[in-house]
Amino acid sequence: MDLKLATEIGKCLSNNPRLQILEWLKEPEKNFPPHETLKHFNDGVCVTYIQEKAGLSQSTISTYLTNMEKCGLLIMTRHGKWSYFKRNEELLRQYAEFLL
Amino acid sequence: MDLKLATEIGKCLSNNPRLQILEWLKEPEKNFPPHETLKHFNDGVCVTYIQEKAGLSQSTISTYLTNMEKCGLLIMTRHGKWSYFKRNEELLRQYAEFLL
DNA sequence: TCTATATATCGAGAATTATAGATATATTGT
DNA sequence: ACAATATATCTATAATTCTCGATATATAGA
Repeated sequence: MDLKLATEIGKCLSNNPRLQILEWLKEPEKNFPPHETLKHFNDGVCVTYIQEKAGLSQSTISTYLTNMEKCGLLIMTRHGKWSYFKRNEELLRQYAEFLL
Repeated sequence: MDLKLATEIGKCLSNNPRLQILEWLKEPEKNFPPHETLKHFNDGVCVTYIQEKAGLSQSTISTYLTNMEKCGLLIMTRHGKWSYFKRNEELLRQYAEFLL
């Protein structure tokens, strides 16, 4: 973890909706409905559910999730036409360690 | 630690100079000269030394440090005409815990 | 292939942040 | 009280971020 990456992570964490999403994804099964097709939360939650819960536009949420994935905060898995996002706990631990 | 505070902390951590300052303050004695008047680093480092090392204007650094102090990331102690800033390790731990 | 659904990307205007210089305030020493 | 030094605050401009609607791409099913 270097300063540059840590700053990028900080940018993702500096905005209310993004931070809220990261919190929701701590417990997907408590915060989101079960997906009709996929029966588990192993790979997280699809964009539409996150978008609906956040109440922002589809493009905004898609951009947020993509950005968070680019700096490593989220891990994306594609299943058919859905993109699932889950937290990257390992990177979060590294970031927390960097701060302390 | 609630979402609102965590977002404010994230904002402080989302900018290179501020994050760098927080890193420098992990080891003040390695990153800053000893102060002429105060002989220890118990309360951190004065604004001028941080400003010189960061290479940004006095007003910018003063604003940054004040903002970081307001959200609790830094602790300020006034000694005569100098303001010393040090890390608030306790809040950093709480923030790290919030993220994980 | 055509249609519907899910997600991603593009382009733009509004809002916020970064940063500086000027000025104000606080403290110390003469 | 006055001068010097350290820090804080004010004001303004440039840069970045926020957020959206429009559009493009990808996938699945009829």
